[in-house]
Amino acid sequence: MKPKLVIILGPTGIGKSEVAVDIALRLGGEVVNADSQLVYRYMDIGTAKPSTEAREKVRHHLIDLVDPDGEFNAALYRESALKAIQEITARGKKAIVCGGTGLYLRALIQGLFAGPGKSPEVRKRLETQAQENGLGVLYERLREVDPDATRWIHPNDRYRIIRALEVFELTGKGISRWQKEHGFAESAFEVIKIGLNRERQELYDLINRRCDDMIARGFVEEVKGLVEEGYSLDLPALQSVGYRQIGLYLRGQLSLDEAVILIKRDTRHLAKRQLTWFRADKEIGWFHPERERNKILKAAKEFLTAP
RNA sequence: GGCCAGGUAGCUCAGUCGGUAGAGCAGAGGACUGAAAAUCCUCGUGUCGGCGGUUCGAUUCCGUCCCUGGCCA
Repeated sequence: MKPKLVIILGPTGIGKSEVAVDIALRLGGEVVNADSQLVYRYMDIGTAKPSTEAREKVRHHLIDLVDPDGEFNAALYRESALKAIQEITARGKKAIVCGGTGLYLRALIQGLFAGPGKSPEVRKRLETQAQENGLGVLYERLREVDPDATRWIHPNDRYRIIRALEVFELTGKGISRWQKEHGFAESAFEVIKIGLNRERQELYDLINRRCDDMIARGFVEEVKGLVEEGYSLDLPALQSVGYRQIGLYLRGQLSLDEAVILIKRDTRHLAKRQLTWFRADKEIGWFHPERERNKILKAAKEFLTAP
């Protein structure tokens, strides 16, 4: 019998963490993070990391795994999450997975194709070629070696073009074939997907307010501290929403007011993208995080107690 | 009160030598298999401030009124 997972997902700022802690407290669970930014240490305010109080009440996993310049990705996420879930289950507890990173959730539940990981050398070489000859040349090469991939990778999607060529160079097999053969078929869990959402304007108001709150709680100082510790503002982790704009402010390229406006806007955009991702998943049942709290708890409980 | 500059998409503005208009931003929708809070794609009809006049035809020209900003009293 497959182990059971309660999944709490939704856009940033919707109130996932609170719901997850609530469920964990009532049903004897521990929270497993599924948010790509929470794995970085020292990035607390800008990522809205669960408070220490929350983490004292309920055990949280997959938070503060690596330094801001550390390597992390969907495959590492899957690996760490599988381990955490195993430990939780061994302890007789329920795993409550909570986060807004659709790819990580999918990697955990359905796996990733077993192809090669990132190769810094190959990627660097492709990157240089893209700069020297233009992305179009790489796209044409991809069309030759893996025409199927060019049906879903857009000519401007630099990152995916390079990744696809990287996979081909390392294995001689196109990424589209790897993906097709895999097909997200590794579902190792029985899951209930609880989606959290509320009226769009309401969500955006919450996001705007939370951004102001982050500044008030010392977001700028947090980023300044990271820079003083020697972390480059160009690191992928520090190019995420919030950190990127505060970085521009610290470099004098934006006023603080401008930075805050951009953080709000980009956070709204992020929430929208997350919703686009989740909307495509027909297994998700949607709830209002506050008004339907009881329904959420009931659904989780029934799922966990059913045979 | 006088003079000047404006009033066009939610916002900032462009434009129409008279044939009912288009950019950026906001916003909406979508893609996503080892950087995913990343990367990328698609979507622009609105009494062109109101009312008159000239005209086959006015958002465009003329008159007048209203509103905003600046300067002068």
